[in-house]
Amino acid sequence: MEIEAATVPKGRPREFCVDAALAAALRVFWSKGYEGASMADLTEAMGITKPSLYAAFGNKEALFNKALDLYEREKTDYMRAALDAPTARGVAERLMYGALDLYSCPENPNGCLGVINSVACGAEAECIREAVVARSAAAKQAMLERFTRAKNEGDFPEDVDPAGIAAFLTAMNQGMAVQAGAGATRAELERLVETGLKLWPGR
Amino acid sequence: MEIEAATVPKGRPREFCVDAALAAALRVFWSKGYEGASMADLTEAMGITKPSLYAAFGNKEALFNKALDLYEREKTDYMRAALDAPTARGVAERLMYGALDLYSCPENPNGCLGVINSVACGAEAECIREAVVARSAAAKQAMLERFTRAKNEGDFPEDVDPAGIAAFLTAMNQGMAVQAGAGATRAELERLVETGLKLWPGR
DNA sequence: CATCTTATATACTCATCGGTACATAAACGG
DNA sequence: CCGTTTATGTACCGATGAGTATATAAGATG
Repeated sequence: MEIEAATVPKGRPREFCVDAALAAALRVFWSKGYEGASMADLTEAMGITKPSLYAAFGNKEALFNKALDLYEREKTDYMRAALDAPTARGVAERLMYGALDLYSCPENPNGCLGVINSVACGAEAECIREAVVARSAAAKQAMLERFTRAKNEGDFPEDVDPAGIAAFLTAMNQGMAVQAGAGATRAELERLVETGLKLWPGR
Repeated sequence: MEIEAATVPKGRPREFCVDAALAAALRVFWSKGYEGASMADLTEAMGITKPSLYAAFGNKEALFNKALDLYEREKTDYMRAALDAPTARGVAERLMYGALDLYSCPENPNGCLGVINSVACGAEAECIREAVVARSAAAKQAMLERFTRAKNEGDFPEDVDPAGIAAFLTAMNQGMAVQAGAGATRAELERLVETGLKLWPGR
């Protein structure tokens, strides 16, 4: 009974780091979208050959889904954390400034992986689109629950619609992503965020 | 000297209506995006063969640009008209409800042709993306000028930033387009619009 | 050293991409 | 009826798409 976990692998060891390769693939998908990213783009950025890619990740679709997991885990975690803010305004601030940081970080490709791949696409990428749309729907749902609670806690004026507010914040996020993808500067996005927060109800 | 214009064309007359074919092409680009729309998709929807398409429209890129012209002329004219509203709030109302109608009309594909094609894409479509981004920048610029005037006319509170407001309305439009593309219903988009207008400064 | 297992690299598959050559058909002026 | 001109349909082009067959290399185990 070996208490040592990670049983030593048999066969020839792989010569690349799976995590680093996946991170490189994420950057490609993030820059070009699922359909715009060719296997040649991916293998070049990942520094491996096609058979290695297929052996390690399955196929293009599976690779994308793993990259999407990584994106959510490392890049959009601010969203989950934002919902823990004590007030609705605090939630909005964290969401908007979190998006601002994500979309204007010079290390990252411009725009949002989710938005890029939730807009229209060819037939073969429909299932990708559906997967991405499902995740963003889940995020919106979590926001809706948080703002419904906020309203019950008297965090909003009486005439505010929590579903409308959730859709509003989602739209702000999507708008920032599109504008960032179109080349907006950080300063421009900051003015957008500040305007959005100035319009925020209450406080 | 013929006063009759439209000199009668020589050669075999074409058997399809150019305008109808272009409208069909627009629907395909609007549904699938430039890259997602294949020549096979286009010719099938247009009801013509590839040589006819190339003879009449040049190539895929030229066809897209003509479709984009048609889109602006027939579908986004509400934007130009919205800027003529007497008050800033009136402009915002016309812009948001115009977008609502466009994105939730059951006759139309879901989403916005501009947004679809301004997000990331493969290398061969870069010039398409640039063309689309340029047009949306022009639309944003026109909004900026209108809201700068509105501020000078005392149409806004003192602390409102016209550039931020223009970016805000652009983001609302883009957010509506993305959510419509992801399958949002008209009722959902209506709540978004109503929330946006409730947050609008003043009046 | 031989064997088993897994990873690598080259070279390939077939389908589809955007775009076109070519022969034919339909209109016109002569 | 003829030549000219333009449109149509079929059949094709080279390039590239995703995905794979095969042979070899690198480790562990015996």
